[in-house]
Amino acid sequence: MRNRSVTYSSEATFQALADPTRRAVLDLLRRGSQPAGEIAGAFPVSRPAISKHLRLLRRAHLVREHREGRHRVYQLNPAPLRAVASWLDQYRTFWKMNLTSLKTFVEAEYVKETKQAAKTNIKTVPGKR
Amino acid sequence: MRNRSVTYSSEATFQALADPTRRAVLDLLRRGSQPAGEIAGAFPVSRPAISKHLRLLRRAHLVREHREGRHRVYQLNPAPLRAVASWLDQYRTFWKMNLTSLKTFVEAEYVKETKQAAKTNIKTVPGKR
DNA sequence: TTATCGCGTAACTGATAGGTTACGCATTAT
DNA sequence: ATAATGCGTAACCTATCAGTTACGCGATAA
Repeated sequence: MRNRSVTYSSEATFQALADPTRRAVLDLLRRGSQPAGEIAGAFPVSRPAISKHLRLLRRAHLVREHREGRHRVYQLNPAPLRAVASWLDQYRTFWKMNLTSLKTFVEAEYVKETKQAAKTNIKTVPGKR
Repeated sequence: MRNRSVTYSSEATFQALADPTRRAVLDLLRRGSQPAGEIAGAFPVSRPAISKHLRLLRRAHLVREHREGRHRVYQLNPAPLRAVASWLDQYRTFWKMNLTSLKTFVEAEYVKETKQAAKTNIKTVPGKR
């Protein structure tokens, strides 16, 4: 058998990851596959909204869908994330390098950051609906 | 001196990375700091457009700006990417795991992928847009 | 001082994306 | 057969963003 590697569109992947709800869906699916309804139930947005997110994730091939009776079960497909990881790797050396020059920046700026970082944290299993 | 860790808003980071032009700007800055004009010159869009991209990157703290005479030099700040990397790390085990179950998917789907993957590749120093 | 350069901002346009409600289509349950 | 469930799609509204041109301001050059 040939060793073919699948080339995913990084563009679609980044695009899909840009939305916090979609990242949360992925985080949710790391725990195991789930039907669309249960996924939607985990978020404070409507079911159609989640449906659209799922379609986007499907097109980015970050999830796969298969039917079980009248359920549509969604499964994580982490393969496209490899491309993102390898893009990031190009920067890995940089953030090891710049620690000293970063320091001055940090002293001045970190305060503003921590303030708004709290509310933008991804919740893996969100509460209300 | 204390060893404080800066918490960046992953939300802003992902958001900034969602645009291919902005990723290309970062890729450009890996080669070294540059004034805004030169960055703009590397892209087929107007200078104000790049200026707005730079502002977004600035707000995501992915770049820093300092003035040199009448130039505004932009410098890469890769620190926020660490958060993205650590998010990705949670998926690293998954894409090592799923290789076999991925196989069936690949056989069926890879054709469509390769077709559109060609035109969506990120160019480090992009040409037209 | 005056002209020019570098660059950001304002104001506007068009496209896109996330959200909603309403609806329709299968599939299971009664 | 009929009702109910699960879920996607259509149609719509709104906010945001990428792009443009016009303008203004500070810094250098003449």
